[in-house]
Amino acid sequence: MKVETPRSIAEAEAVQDELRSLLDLTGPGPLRPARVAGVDVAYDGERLAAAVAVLDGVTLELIEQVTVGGRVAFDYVPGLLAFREVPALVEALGRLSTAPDLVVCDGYGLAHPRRFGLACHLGVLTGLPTIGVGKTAFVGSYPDPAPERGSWTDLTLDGDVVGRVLRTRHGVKPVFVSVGHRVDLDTACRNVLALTPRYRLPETTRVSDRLSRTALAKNVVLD
DNA sequence: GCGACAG
DNA sequence: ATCTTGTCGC
Repeated sequence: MKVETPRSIAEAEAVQDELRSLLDLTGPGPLRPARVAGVDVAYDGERLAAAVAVLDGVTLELIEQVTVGGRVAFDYVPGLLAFREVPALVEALGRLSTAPDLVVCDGYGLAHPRRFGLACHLGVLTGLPTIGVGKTAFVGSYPDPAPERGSWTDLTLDGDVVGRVLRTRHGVKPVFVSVGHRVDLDTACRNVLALTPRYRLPETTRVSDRLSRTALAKNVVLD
């Protein structure tokens, strides 16, 4: 599957508004996924490497991986990150031998200016259940969650609860969880906690991050 | 108008 | 994202 790249910011925003109508916010989504995928993209100027790491949902061991090289086709603009990463990620996901039960994205889903962040975009294009886990604040306001692992607070935007600020490790900076496609917020957070037995970030994002950087360093084939 | 702004 | 050393703490 090839993904078209918008020529302007206005066009990109129009695409988001268009695709948003295809979003499935009907939960609950996978509570005990057998295969959980993490996706990430690493950059080096014009070059980029996208990686998909599929982990066993129970043991969190890596069971399949795919990396693809490419070139940047859309400059980074807050709110339009998906146009930078989605083409390569769709390509990488398409090369998996078996579809994952859940895809964990680096960034946001519904918690987005137009309610259509990277996780929503990737979900609609692939049809797979997706969630977004951001490392820093992007949109919305929130109270700080209690210091215990598992505690959380609502991430609110324009009067809507668009995600949760979730503490994955005691006393450590929380992560920002929001729904992507075909998964509800409760299920999304349960999965994030299952993926963080030791570190702040989900094992899926840790592994995919490492894979994408390694692929870049290996001078992957360019498109 | 000015500042903020996932990765 | 990426540029970048040492350093504090478990």
